[in-house]
Parts: sequence; C-alpha cells; structure tokens
Amino acid sequence: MMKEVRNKDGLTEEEFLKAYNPGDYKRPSVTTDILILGMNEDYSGLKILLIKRADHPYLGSWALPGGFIEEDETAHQAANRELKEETGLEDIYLDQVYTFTKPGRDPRTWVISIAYLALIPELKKVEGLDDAADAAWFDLKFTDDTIELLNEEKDVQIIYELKKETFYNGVIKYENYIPDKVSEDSLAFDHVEILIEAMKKLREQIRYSNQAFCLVEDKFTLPELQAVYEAVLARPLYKKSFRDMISNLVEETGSEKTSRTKSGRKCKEYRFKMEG
Amino acid sequence: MMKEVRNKDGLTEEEFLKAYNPGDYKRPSVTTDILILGMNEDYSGLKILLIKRADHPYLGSWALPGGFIEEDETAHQAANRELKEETGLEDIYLDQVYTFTKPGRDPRTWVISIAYLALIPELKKVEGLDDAADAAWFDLKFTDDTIELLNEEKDVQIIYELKKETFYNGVIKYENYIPDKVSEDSLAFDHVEILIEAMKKLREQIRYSNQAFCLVEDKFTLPELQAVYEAVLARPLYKKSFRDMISNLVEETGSEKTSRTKSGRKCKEYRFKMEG
DNA sequence: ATAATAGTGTCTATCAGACATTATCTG
DNA sequence: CAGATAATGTCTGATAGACACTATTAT
Repeated sequence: MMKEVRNKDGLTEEEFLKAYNPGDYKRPSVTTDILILGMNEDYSGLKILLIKRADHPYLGSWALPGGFIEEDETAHQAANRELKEETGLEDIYLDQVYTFTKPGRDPRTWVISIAYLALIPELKKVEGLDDAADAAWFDLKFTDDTIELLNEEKDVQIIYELKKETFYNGVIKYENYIPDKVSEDSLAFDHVEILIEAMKKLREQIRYSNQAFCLVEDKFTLPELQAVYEAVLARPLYKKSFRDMISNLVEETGSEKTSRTKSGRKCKEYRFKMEG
Repeated sequence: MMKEVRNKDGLTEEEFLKAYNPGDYKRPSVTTDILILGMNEDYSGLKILLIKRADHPYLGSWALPGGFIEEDETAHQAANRELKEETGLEDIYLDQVYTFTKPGRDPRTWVISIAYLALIPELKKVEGLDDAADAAWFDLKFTDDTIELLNEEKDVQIIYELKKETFYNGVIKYENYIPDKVSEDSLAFDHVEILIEAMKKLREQIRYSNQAFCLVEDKFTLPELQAVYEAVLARPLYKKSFRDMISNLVEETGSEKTSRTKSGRKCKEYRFKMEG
C-alpha cells in the first residue's frame, strides 16, 4: 500500500503527519486587499472605495479595504466576504491580481497581501463599519503621469506623480510606474503600488476580456460602455472603431434610453450577448 | 506631529507597535512553487523541471520545485533562489502567476503557495539536491484535452485528461480545465492546478508579450521561434502570418545557421530587436 | 534528382484609427 | 431653430488566416 511507504526516518505518512511540527518555519500573516471600482454617476470617470484607518499604523490615512484570511477559507472567499461587508454586494466580478510580499511593507509584523480587483455595476452607499473610522468613494484618475484620488465632501486629495522606469525580466523589457507623493494625504502601506498593479492589469486585459461589461448595468447604451473603456484606458476612443470592436459582443434590447453620460438624444439600449 | 497621534486606546504609534501582539491571528506557511519551462533539444516541444519528493506527504511523487519564503526576502527573491539552486541559472524570466490558498491543499498544515513561471533559453543538467530524491526534465504536452508529463529514462508517465467547465465571474464567462488523473503516477499536492493556471496564462500572454524570446537562445532562427509559439499554443501557425507578426520584433544578425528544428536547409539567424 | 524545409508573394476578411455625414433629441 | 450628441459610412494601413510558389540544402 502507498500509505505504508516509510521515509528516511522510518515513518509512515500517518506517523509523519502526527509528528509534524508546524513551528519549524516562521510564518507571515496573510491578508487580502481589494480594489473596488465602479463608474461615477455620469460615467465620466472611475470611483474607488477607500477606508479611513482607525488605528495605528497609518492612523487617519486612507487605505484599500481588506482583512485577514482565515484558515478554513480561500483568499477569494475572504475577499468576497470583505466586499460584501463593505458594499453589501455579492456575485460580482472579483479577480486575484498579485501578491505583495516586500519585507517591511507592514510595520507591525510580517504581512503579505493578496490583492484583488472587484468591478461593480453601480455604486452603493457606504458607511464606516466596526473597526474602520470611515469609508467613502473617491474619484480615481489614473493616467500615464499621475494618480489622483479625490473626495470633495471630505476634502481629501491624494495625488502621486508617476515616473516610468524600465527593467528587464529575462530579455523582456518592462515599464514600471514609480509613484511620487505630491499631496499631503497619502495611501496607507504599499497600497499605491497595489493600485498601480491592479490598474495596469485591468488596462492590459480590458481589450481582450469582457471586464468592461462588469462596470455597466445589465442594460446599457453604447456611449456608456465606451465611457467605461475610456475611463479605464484614460484616453478617448473613436466612436466608430469602438462600436465595430464590440459589435459582436452586444445585442439590442429593442428599447431606447437616455444615457447617464452627457446626452444629446436618446440611445438604443443594449445588453451583453452571452453566446458571443 | 503625525507620530504623536494617539489611537482609541490612547497609544502613540511607537507605543502601539511595541505592544502589538502578532499572535492574534493564525498564520499560514507560505511557499513558492515554480514552473520551470524550456524547449527540448529539437524544439518540438516543451520540457518542465520536476522534483521527486523524498519525504511525506506525497513521498515518491513528482512535484514542482519550490520552498518556503524567509521573512527578509520577497517571494520573487525566494523563487529566484530556488531557481538558481535547481538549475544554476540567474537573470532569467520569472513572473508571478497566481497564489493558491485552498484549505487542505497541504496535509501537513496550513500552507499557501505563490506560483511562479520561469522560462529558460536552454536546458541545464539537473540532479537531485539536498532534500529532494531526484530532479528531472519531463516532456510536457498541454492541449485542450490532456496534460502529459513524460520521462522515458525514469519510466514515469503522468497523464491527466481535461474537461472544460464554464463559470461566471460577474457577467463574464470563464472556461476552466478540470483535470482527471488517468495514469498511475500523479503530481503532488495541487500542482496540476498550478500547472494549468500557469500554462493558461502563458498562452494568453505570449501573443502580446515577448515571452517566446525567453525560450530561445539570444541568436535564433525563425523556425525555432515559431516552434516555441506552436509548443506553447499547442497548434500549428501559418508560416507567413507568423513571420509578418513578429517581423518588427526581430532583426537579422547577418549570419546563417542550421536550425535545431527538423531542418532542410540553412536559416537566416535573427536576434531580438530591443528598441522595437 | 528528390525530398524536405526556408523564405516570399498574394488574396481575403477583419479591425483600429481617422474623418465626415446624417439623424434625432433637448431646450 | 440651434447646439449637442447618436449613429453610420468610408478610407487607409496593419494584421491573421489561408494557399501557392520559388529557393536552397542534405542525402
């Protein structure tokens, strides 16, 4: 029997597992941090949900929502749990982005963070919960030069200038954004870097995936959908090319609708074509 | 001063960090597992480096190389260290793929694994090291229907049949491969799933990234380069279309060379054009 | 010479970018 | 009616897929 194989110490698997000492290696805490993105009211830009920290470290700074992973759940489940706690939303797009492991990224102790990206079709009212002092949607502008996170109501401006740095991975050249804080406020921990990675990935993928459809309601107009692409890519697209590009992904519902974008006349209403 | 801000317990940041008890949350062990891929001798397919386990659990099974992350290093550094130990290679393509967190994926204790993909331009002789019983290159065939890992010399065949399963993430439809073991041998832990994720990602990216250039030597022929794409995508490409596609990424060295692929006549030699 | 592969030409369909034009709505 | 946006047409250049044809090498 396979189970009766003995290792170099003469132990069967059962005996080995019984004697296994998990304390041999030092262990990090593991958290998930989530970028929760949605479009703003008139589809002119992206919004991101931030939490104001109520305790050290970074007390008073704004941070990505997140929390510790429990032993009986996957990181994905932990992220989903956190997402529901903060927004009340379930069954929405959620994808793992990158795992951040730089030593010292949390001054408390050894913490690694698995970053997730969530895309929601409508903004939900948010309020501060249990341990968080506050929660709010911020206008997010992410271009080649800057990251701006603004909330007028709370009078918070978090601004980073971006420089590009090239490095090589094998023979492949990569461009990295190096953030440089120019505002008084800043994001807690290494959350700017998480934001940068997630946005880079979203930008690369939106063209070949269908992530844009997660940022509009289930019935939408083409100007609205185009606004999503333009907000993510931070550049204007040609209307006709855009419509050609997505034409086989959508179908008309038959109705008309006034776009939530700045609107001159009524628009045809579309839905996402599932079979495509 | 920012540093003098006190939290709800009246502590400054310095006092808080001093009093912080890292034992409040249970912590997982964290490892890196690496897919180390290279082309075989005649560029007819991919090879993958596997390690034979010398201890429980999965004693005698083959597994991806990997190891625990230390507190003073990033996961990337840990993966690089492991890669060098196994192959002697440095400065090669290495990229984080996905972090695996399913409870129970390691029978010993709570272990999460950060998976990496390494692409090497030439196969290196490998031998079993310290704790590993053995190490060997396996022929890797990854198609829509099957995963085959073969090593004739050691008479090992690890074969999985693949079924496709669709699921939804938000409104986006995804296709997942579900592996079903049909050979006696199998990969340890959840390493088939890691293999599947890494290969899926490589396939999606190879078209728009330059990862193929990490799998050929610095001077190569176009038949060799095409063989890399075909091995990764597991389907033939049209010669002319392929050459048009990569024409602005390469430049002639001026020399000629006999391809390591099955060869009828000499080929022009190319190099990767860095500026393009 | 012949088989085998290397390298190129061409045709089609599709698509991104770039403008231009017509249609319809709001005020 | 005027201004604004919606929707569509057309042209160019690039690219993927599909074949066909010529060139050069090993045996």
